[in-house]
Amino acid sequence: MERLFGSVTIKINDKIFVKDPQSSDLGKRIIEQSILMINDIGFEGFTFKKLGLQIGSNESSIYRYFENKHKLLLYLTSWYWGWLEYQLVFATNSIADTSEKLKKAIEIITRPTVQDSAFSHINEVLLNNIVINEYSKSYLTKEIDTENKEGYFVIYKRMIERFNEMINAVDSEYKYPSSLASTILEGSLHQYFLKDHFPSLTDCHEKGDTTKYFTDLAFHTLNAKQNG
Amino acid sequence: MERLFGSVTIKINDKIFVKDPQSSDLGKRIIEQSILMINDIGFEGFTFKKLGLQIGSNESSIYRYFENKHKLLLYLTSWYWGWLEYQLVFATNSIADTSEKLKKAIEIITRPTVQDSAFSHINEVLLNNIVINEYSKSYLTKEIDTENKEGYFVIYKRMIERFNEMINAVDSEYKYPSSLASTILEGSLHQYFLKDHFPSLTDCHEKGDTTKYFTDLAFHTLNAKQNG
DNA sequence: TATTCATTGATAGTATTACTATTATATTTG
DNA sequence: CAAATATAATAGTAATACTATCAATGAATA
Repeated sequence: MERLFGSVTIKINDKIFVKDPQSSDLGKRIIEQSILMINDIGFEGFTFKKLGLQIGSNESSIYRYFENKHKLLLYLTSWYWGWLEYQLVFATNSIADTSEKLKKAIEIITRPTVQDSAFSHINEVLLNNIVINEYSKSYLTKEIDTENKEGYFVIYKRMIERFNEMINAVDSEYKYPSSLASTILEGSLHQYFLKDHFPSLTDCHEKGDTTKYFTDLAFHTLNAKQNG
Repeated sequence: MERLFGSVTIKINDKIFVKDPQSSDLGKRIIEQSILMINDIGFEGFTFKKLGLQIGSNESSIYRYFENKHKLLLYLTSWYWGWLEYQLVFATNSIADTSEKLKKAIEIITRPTVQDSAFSHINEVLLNNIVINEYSKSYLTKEIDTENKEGYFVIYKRMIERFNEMINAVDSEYKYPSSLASTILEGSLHQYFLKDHFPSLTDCHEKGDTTKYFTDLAFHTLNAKQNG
């Protein structure tokens, strides 16, 4: 149980921020509005100066919360993974049957995001969009190894580790559970991206298709092993 | 045959460059050295000024070949996909059996890159590294849709389309051939990235593992369909 | 042979970005 | 009320991502 609900309040590594944005009104406005703005103009076009203008605050005040926009992106995406991890744990916790559990997990991970009213200043739908379009930029950097050591990606890694365990529970003989877990998580984001920008490269056009595709992929692979 | 060998000389969309870098000595040095430099310091740290310094040329001269570093990245990655497409077509062309053909295709796409002496000024191994670490930055932009219309991603899309057809030939009933094709291509790059930076998230640590993993995934999924 | 033409190099200049530093002002708390 | 804290305002800096102009060179051509 100790790891269960590990991120309910969605606790984010202290090192990512200078001052906790949850601790003040300005901090919450920074989070709320940065989501809208990054979603709108993209991470490259986004600057603290523009954000300050939008929230009627000053650039220098935003720097008191985050060292730079890269750290802010790490904060937002960590929050997203923590939130998704909570959905995953909550929805699968009571399921005893390992196959049913995995099926549910794949559904949670690959379904389109729906708004969660529990966190009023965060728009999860737009945040999911940001994760689709910007997440890989947060780790495809030359600083990845030091930042990883600092623990900036723990929630993401823990999420995949949980998923990995569920795959393992279904078929302990399967040789690639971690790869399958990371492929489904990353692949799901990618299929949503393709749907919007390179539609000829995906078959997941209708709601539910991405879930069906990955469920099919996982269970044929795992069942085949069990039968073989 | 018309599309076969479509990219042997590795022809890249004219709109990506101002002046064809293949047409001059300086152009080739720009390509050669930019590969070394981006691999070394990363795309974010890379500038035309630094490149000019390294090749003993001037920043302004490089701008006569490429509008900006984003276009240069598009050029390099397009070249890579064209080169890989050539490998794919060449290696699978003579195979009649559809399953054997697909197996070979997965191998070509997921295996580690080896140096090709046919293109002396291009280091394919480093270029593959650049594709792993930087490719997604070339399309995760706000300009994606206009750039896609301009045809900046045709080689990449054609590559996946060929792969898609091979999957289809093995199992025409399978509902997600394009998704499977794009998942394997993108997923393979991702597994190589994980191996180096988040090793706990992958099982592909030894040479050949990535190929085995995706071959297993594809054939269990497709065979299951055929038997079901 | 002289010219002109294309390529490259050198220099300067601009707007923007990504900050840092300092000081002022407002608000909260002891 | 004093002190501490948070935020705002302003200024300044180095680097980036260019654009523009002009000079030097060398090759092709009249």
